Order: sequence, then structure tokens, then C-alpha cells
Amino acid sequence: MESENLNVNPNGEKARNFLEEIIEEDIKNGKHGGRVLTRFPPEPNGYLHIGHAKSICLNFGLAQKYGGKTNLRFDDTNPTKEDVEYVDSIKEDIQWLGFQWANEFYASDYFEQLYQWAEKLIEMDLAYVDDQSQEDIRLNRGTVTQPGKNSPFRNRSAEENLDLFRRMRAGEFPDGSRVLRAKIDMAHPNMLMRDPILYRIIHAHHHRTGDSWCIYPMYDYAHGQSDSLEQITHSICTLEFDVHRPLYDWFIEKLEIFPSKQHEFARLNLTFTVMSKRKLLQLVQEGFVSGWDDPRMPTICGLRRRGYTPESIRAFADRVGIAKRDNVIDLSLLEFCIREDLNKSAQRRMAVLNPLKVVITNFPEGKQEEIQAINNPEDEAAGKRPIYFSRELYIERDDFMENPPKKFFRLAPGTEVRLRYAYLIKCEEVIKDAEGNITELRCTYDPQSANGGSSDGRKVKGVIHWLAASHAVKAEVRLFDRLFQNEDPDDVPEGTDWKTGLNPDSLRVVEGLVEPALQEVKPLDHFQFERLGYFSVDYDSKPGHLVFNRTATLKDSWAKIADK
RNA sequence: UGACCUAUGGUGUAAUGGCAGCACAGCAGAUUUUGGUUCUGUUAGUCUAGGUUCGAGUCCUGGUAGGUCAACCA
Repeated sequence: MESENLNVNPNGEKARNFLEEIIEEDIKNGKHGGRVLTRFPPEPNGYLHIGHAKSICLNFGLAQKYGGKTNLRFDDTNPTKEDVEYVDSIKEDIQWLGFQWANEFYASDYFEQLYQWAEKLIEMDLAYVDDQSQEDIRLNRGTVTQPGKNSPFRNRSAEENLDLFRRMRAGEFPDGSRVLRAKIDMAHPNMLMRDPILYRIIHAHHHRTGDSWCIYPMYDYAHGQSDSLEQITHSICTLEFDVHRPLYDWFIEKLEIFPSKQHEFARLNLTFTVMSKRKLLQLVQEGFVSGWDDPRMPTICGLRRRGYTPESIRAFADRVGIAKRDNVIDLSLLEFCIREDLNKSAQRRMAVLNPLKVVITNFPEGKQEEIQAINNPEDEAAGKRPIYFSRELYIERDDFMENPPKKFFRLAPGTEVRLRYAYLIKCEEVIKDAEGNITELRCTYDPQSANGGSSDGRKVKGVIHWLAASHAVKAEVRLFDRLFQNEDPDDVPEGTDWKTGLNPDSLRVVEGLVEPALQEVKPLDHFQFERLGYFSVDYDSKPGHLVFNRTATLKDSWAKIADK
């Protein structure tokens, strides 16, 4: 769990982000007795994504660092959008990431208290029932440059307001007919302070409170007070809530309740990635992906299925940093984090995605040789496993070129390469079918070249992966690429649907060959298929039908050389 | 045409009035039975104009640029 912070101050201390500075200052001043309590407050209206992961790591990480705790609170104030399906997935994802909340709360737990406070505000002449239509409320709010106009219902007596508000709760009025608003200032330069709506009438079934309510509090009226009820010390949210802060403070001040403080940080943006829940939902509903956990999705469950580890996501959250300026993180940083983790932990296996048959003409027919292959060169404790060498083999089709360019140091007619952990082989003959397609290579091997040696001390630059024909089983291999082809997926030509930016090649399924022992694996086990990248076992995989997802490619320097 | 937030290499993020550093990406080299890893080196930055100060990325003022706000969403 200990995350490395790479930024170091000149005095050698770890660099702090601005939130850590605020908290340390608060602790120093004895605020709340040095207590730190944060919260992660998702609305259960969708699955969590990598942006939420940043927020989770921040909220839980801060509490851990300063000896505090973190609550999980579902912001379930809008019954028309929310569902228990999302509640369950959110809890699962947070735990998978490696965090445990101190308490599981729901904004709906506080509906009665919130209601009582609303009556109090009415009695204080700080709230009123407005009968204006939704349209009129919008019109009379003014614009960012023009002040709004007072509602004709703004000066109702407290008695009348109380009566009306109680009847709203009792269900006497239809949806949209009336709202409860705070009485602040219709000319306030901050639009949020122009008599914000506190309650609206929604005759809908709520996933937790059922049908006991037909009026529901708005976010602004629920969030700060929920923080306050839980005695949250540091309420951390994203930048767009910045303009809500005066209102957050207004309720706490007028109600004279626990003074939670809101702090804002910049949300995560990733190149080639859409992060909006609304858009991700659209991709799912319109069938562009197989579901919220499609391995191409930036959701936590999608990344998990893709083979990302919790450690890699936490490391990523740590490296992107926390600040208040808008940012777009390069996707290559996320890829770096998963490679860094998997390089250390993933066992190596042989696999061939696009097989080309090779016959070793000077190797006896029927003979089989056992070779000990290293499981993970980065981790000696991972040990070795047997693989088998025989006369008939498969190599990767891309590892042979009939007319190789300069600097291609794999197999070509007359050249020699090493088969990883096995022998040096030399290509003697290329067999083709009637159409001229290469169907087979005839090679000879150097019997003296085991264990990295050779008969005369010669070395070769190329080392390729391979599989004995007798020791290879078929597997479905899913290769993924980014879902969107533009660096900024929202940057599409005027008037075009945002989905025009989808990458048509984001999924490729191939039938490959893998080591037979791979039949024993279970979902989410991960491996590095030598030279092909990191792969993990899909949920769909079963003994008769192996399915692997490519988590990440290896860094490919050949691609750059070939480009030049 | 309002209020608020923000501005440091290509991308992020430090420097809390005192040598502009780190990571990713890029480039070059060494090692390597993975064109991987590891190691070394390297390119590249304080939006702008003033002011305060012995000294400004940092403080002040103006400008410029980007973002947020006009749901009975959160």
C-alpha cells in the first residue's frame, strides 16, 4: 500500500500536494482535535472509472496518511437515475482497489433530518415554496451577466410556506408543480446563490427509501449537511463544484451545524479516453462495447478485466499528482504503470499468435527434449518450468521475412536466430503453396548451442519465441487498442456525433497457440507472453476454451526502427 | 458582458522570497538468451507588461489565454 512519491523537496522531504498542506496546517492548529475524516461520495448511477480511482486514492490515501478514516457515502438524492446494481459494483470496485471504508452511509439516511432543517429554514424566513413553472424559474434566474428577478411567491408567510411544504411532503401536489427554494439573493453574481432549489417533487420509487418520500433534496441541500452530520473534516471534490462552496458554507452557517470544509482539485483527464459517465453509458447501451466491464472501457471493472492490477492503478493515481489546474494525462503513463508492475510480477510463458511452421531437418523425428525455462527473469523465486523442443515447431510469422530490411535481426533465408531457451537455428529453405504463400520453413539447428552457447562461440542478435508443435494448445486471444482514435475524443468536427471518433480496430480476436500448462489457469491470472506483451485470463476462459486478454504491449523499439 | 478558478519543458507535477528539480514521453549509448528489463547520458520549461525587493516561478497591479457557473442532475 505504501506509495512512492517521486517528487522530493530540496530539503529531502517528500513533496506535499496542496491538500496535504491544508490538512497539516489544520492539524497543527488543533482543528477538530487533529482528527481527519474524509468521504468518497459517488452517486449510484453508473460504474466507477479511472477518474473515480484518482478520487478514491486521494480520499482514502489522505485519511491513511494522517491517521484518519474515510466514509463511503452514496449520494442517492435522485431516485430516477439510481439503482442498487451500481451500489454493489461501486463497493466491489473500491475494495478491489484495496481500500476499506469506515462507514457505509447514504444521503437517503438523512432525509428526515434534512426535512426538519428545511422546516427550520422556513421558520427563519430563509426558504419559501415557489409555484412558478420550471420555465419561469429558469427565466427569472437571469443570466451570468444579468441579475434575476424575485419570484412572485417569494414573500409568502412562514405559516403558508410551512403548510405548503408539509403538503408537498404529504403528496398533495404533482411532480413539478412546486419547489422549496432558499431565500438568498436573486441578483447574486454567483448563479448558485440565486434562490437555489432545495426540494423538488418526484413521485418515484427510491432504491432504499421505497415510496416513503415524494419530495427529494437537491445535491446542494444534501451534500454539505451530510458531510456535517458525519463530521467530515475535509470534503474533497472536483473543481466544477468550486462555485457551490459559498452555498455549502451558507447552509452550514444558517443551520449552525458542524463546519465541514470543502476543497476542490482538478479531475483526471486521459488522452484517447472519454470519462463522462453519460457517454460511457451510451457506449454500453448502444452496443459499442460488450458492457461496463469491456476491457476497452476506462471503468475500474473494465481495467480489471483487461488485466490491470490494483497496485498499478494506485501507482498511477500517485504519479498523476493533485493540483487545481486542468490537466490531460498522457495514456502512456497509465501503460507505464501497468508494465512496471507486471514486469516484476508476471510469469513468462511462450505463445505464438500467428504461427508459421518450422521443421528442424537435422533433429530426429519423434525425439523430444525437455528444457528448463525461466519463469521470470526479474524474480528468481519464480523458478523454472519445463518446455519441450522437437522437430516440428511454430514461430511467429512476423519473426520471418523473406526480404528483410536493414537492422532486422530475426529470421530470414540463410540467417540464424536463437529460439529462446533453446537452440540456434538457421533458415535453409522456404516452402510456399501454389499462391506463393509461405507455409513452412526448413531449418537446421546447432546441437552445440544450448544454454546460450554455440559450436564456435558465435553470437546472434535475434532471439525469438516458439512452441513445439506437439506441445501447443489453441487459445482465443483478444488484442485491444484504444477505444478512440483522437487524442481528444471530444474533439470531433462540428455537427458530428461524438462517437465518430471511435477506433474501428479497438478489438482484434485471433486464435493463437500457448503452452499446454496454461490450461490450468484461472481468470485474472496474468502472464507475459514472451515478446508479445502482458496478457491476463478472461472471465470467459475455461479448460476447453482458453481466452486471454492483452493487458498491455511491451515497449516496441522495433516499430520505431522500422518506421525510419 | 458578470463572478469564481487556473497558468512551470511535448504531458504531468515540485520548488512555501534564495542554484528551476522529478516522473512519463523523446533522443543517444551500455548491458541483455525478450528489439523487454536494468543502467548511463541527453533534448526541452516559469503566458505577458509593469511594480515591490539585495533577490520574484513564488508577493502586488494590469493584460492575455484556458476552465467553471444560467438542470426541479450530481
